[in-house]
Amino acid sequence: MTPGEPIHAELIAVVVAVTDAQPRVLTLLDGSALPAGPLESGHRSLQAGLRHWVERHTGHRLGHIEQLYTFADPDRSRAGRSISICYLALANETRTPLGGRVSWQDWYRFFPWEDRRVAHTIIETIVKPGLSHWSAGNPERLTRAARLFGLDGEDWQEDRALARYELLYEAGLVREATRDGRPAHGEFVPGATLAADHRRILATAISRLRARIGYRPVVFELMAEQFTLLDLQRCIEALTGQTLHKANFRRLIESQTLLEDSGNFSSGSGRPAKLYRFRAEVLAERAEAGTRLPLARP
Amino acid sequence: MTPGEPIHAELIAVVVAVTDAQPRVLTLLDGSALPAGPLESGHRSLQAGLRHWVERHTGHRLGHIEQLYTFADPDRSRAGRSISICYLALANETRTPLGGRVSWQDWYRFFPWEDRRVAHTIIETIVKPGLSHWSAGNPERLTRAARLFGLDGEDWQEDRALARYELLYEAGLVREATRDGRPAHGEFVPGATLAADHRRILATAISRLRARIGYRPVVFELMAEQFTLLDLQRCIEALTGQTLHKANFRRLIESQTLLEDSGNFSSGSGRPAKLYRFRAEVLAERAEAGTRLPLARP
DNA sequence: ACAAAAGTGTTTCGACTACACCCATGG
DNA sequence: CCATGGGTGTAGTCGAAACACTTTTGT
Repeated sequence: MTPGEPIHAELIAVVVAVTDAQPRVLTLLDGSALPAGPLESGHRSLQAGLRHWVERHTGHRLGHIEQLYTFADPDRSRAGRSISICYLALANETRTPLGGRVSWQDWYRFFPWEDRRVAHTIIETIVKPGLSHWSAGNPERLTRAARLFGLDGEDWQEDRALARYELLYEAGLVREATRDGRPAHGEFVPGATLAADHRRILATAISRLRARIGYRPVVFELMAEQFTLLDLQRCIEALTGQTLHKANFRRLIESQTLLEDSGNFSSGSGRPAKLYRFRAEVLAERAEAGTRLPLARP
Repeated sequence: MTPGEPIHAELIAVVVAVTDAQPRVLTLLDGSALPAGPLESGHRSLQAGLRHWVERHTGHRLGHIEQLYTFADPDRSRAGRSISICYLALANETRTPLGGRVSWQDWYRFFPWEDRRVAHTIIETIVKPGLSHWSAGNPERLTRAARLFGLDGEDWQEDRALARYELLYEAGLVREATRDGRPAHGEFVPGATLAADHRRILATAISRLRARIGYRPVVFELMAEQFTLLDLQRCIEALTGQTLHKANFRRLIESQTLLEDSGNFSSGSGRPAKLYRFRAEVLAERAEAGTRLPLARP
């Protein structure tokens, strides 16, 4: 079947958690790469293998796991062909402490332009000029850039994070591009890099997760057992990088049958809020309608 | 990195076309399995390799290609571990003739219950009793079955084809289940089988494609260069297995900027219809808003 | 004339938005 | 008291869904 060339196969995990209204991703201790491991035998499925492997190396129990993508391009390997099967996994950061070989990193450290909750000027001052230079005289490139980065009144689609990263790569505006031998077209866009194509894999995970939120209640994997509506809102805002409309968000959530009242109340600054939990049926069946998002006006 | 065990890697392709308002899938000549081939070296990417391989073996030019899923469960292999990387590809059946080693099969031959354009009794007379028997006394199973198969007034979600197949498998109502050693719970549900887990892979493809249609214009890969609005409607109906509301469908399509008038008209029975084509920009950028579907009343 | 399909008008209904406002607690 | 966050009411807008109806061809 396969030719004589050797085949390497590895698993790469993008493990995501949200704490303090900030999405985090699990990396090696120095934050330079995603955790990866060999494809082990003896597990019923890849999922099970991955779950076991991550839990053993991090002391974390994982929630939802889904396959992201399989890369098998020859230029990824040192010799022969190397296959990387990538997974997205959701965890609750606070639940358990970490082992010593990995750490949590704010995912916007790698994609500052994806966080639109805070006003920043990256897109205006760096991305836009860089892309302009790259598209010089090419209207196709220009409209593509405008659409992806919401430039000429186009609106921002949060789930196109991967396409945005790929555009920056193509335009030579991220370090990985020149590392791979592409010409630069301006100042590099700020943002930490990762080993090999791990930043691209992380962008894939972000896109996937942001798209999922829109039509499936995946968030609960990331929440504590009980939470206020604002906690939930902050969590979704963290993932999508967008601010939501509070009043409408509450109504939207309450109109769905996702949550149930726990009877408890939160303490802290401001009026105490009801604490909710996800309904048991939703936890069992993740197949429900989903969570529409009421954006706040810019 | 990898342990000493040998690793097999293969590509499996689900190639889809629509002709005569019927979706078809490419199989081996006898319709018993999906086309599969070794992972060849010398291509820039898996996509490119797959495209080349399919085009060489079938004489077909492929349109859109996307990765579906990677299976690497040990029980799939004869010895060691076997990795199957599955792709979904869209083609235009009529464009070129086939080579001698493959054939087109109506995909509803494998999933008769997924075609809701025609009235049939499979769900009422076979699926429902079988699932009832399987869920006996287990309310969780019962609601799950009802939700997926639209049983107690629940509505039918066409993109959950994979979940439906998996439920039937779990309940022992498809042949593959007993082949794998599961107990049966009634008469088998009609529908041709495929080798190994290829039917499951096809179900994955159907789910993915049906979900895609909802928010991205992928259909154009399956259409001739020029077509009437009814042609387009029939194509989408074929894929989703649902009937659409004609008047609203037209308005919906026309309100988006997907199509342009070709100036030509169709002939045939009935009043001639304008022939449209997809706008060039849409062909270049498949990133648009997407196609909402106005269902017809049952 | 009739069948078959193209195409248009209009009304209803519900969802999403935005804005305004009141409530409860801690400091 | 005021800052912070919880929580409610409501009017406007937009798009989806349903129904009815006219138009143009082939037989």
